[in-house]
Amino acid sequence: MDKALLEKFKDTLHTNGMKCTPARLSIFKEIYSSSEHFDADEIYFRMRQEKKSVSRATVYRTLDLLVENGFVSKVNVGASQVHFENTLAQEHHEHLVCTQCGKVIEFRNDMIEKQQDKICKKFGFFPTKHNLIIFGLCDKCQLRDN
Amino acid sequence: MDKALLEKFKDTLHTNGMKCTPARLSIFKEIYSSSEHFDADEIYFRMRQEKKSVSRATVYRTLDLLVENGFVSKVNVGASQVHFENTLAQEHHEHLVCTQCGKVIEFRNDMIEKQQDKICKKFGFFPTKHNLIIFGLCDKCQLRDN
DNA sequence: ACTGTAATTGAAACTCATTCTCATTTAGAA
DNA sequence: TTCTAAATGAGAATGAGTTTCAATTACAGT
Repeated sequence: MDKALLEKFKDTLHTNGMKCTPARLSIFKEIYSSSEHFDADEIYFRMRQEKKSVSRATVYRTLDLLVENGFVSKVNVGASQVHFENTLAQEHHEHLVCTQCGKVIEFRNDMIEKQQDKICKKFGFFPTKHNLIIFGLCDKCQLRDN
Repeated sequence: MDKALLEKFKDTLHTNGMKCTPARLSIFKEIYSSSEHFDADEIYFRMRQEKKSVSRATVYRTLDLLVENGFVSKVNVGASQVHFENTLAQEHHEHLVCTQCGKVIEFRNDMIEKQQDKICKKFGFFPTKHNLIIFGLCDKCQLRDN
């Protein structure tokens, strides 16, 4: 994982008067070790397997911290748990979610972004983030006999 | 509330071999008595107040039934509970949600819809529904000194 | 109208994700 | 090194939603 990124995280901790603990560092590394979506429990279990156990509470607390500081963002994929993705390793994008097999496809569309800005202006609304998710069937699941 | 709509609901129950019970009818009426968003517990409490109590379980079960049959749809408003809105009384639309005061503004934009179709075609994806939500500050909350 | 029966209901127990509590540990400033 | 506020882990608590099961009820067939 990117060394500069880790430094940026340490910086954020420092400038916010938060302690740079082993638990926080290893959760951060775990999250940035891949660019897939994940939920809190996945991180919790991945870390136990790697013998770098932290408590669930700490995973949840650290995720909150990371979201607040823009390192990670919440993604709605229609699941019962909150899903996350790291933000700095990748560009902003939206999601197609297959309701049959769970496959997630990412996409980006500038026209849609522009229209959103237009709409916000019209309503005098100041946007901070957005979330577009399209549910349906992926190519493979369309072929399967239900 | 629209009488034809109620008939349509009764029809749906009938053709699916489900019973037309007082609980189901009053939940249906309650939901269609306004076009606001709501969650399961709101319906539950509104009905107790009106002395038309049904159990929470029945509210949840009936909501599922209504979603499956297209009378109601789930809306993601970033809340911890699932939110709903009735579908037949209003057109499809998206949401602006103020993270400060909770105000919800509805909007509709054909350009965005068209772009979504394009994207789905590109990925061979068959869309069944979508959800666009923009979080931010409404006009009034922008003026307030935090 | 009456009966039989499968669907529906309510109450309470349960699940599951997440949050909270609190006693113990620890990072890092002095 | 010492001190202290911040962070941690373990487990209890919460809250939304689901399940279970015995009792009730809609309604198809008579």
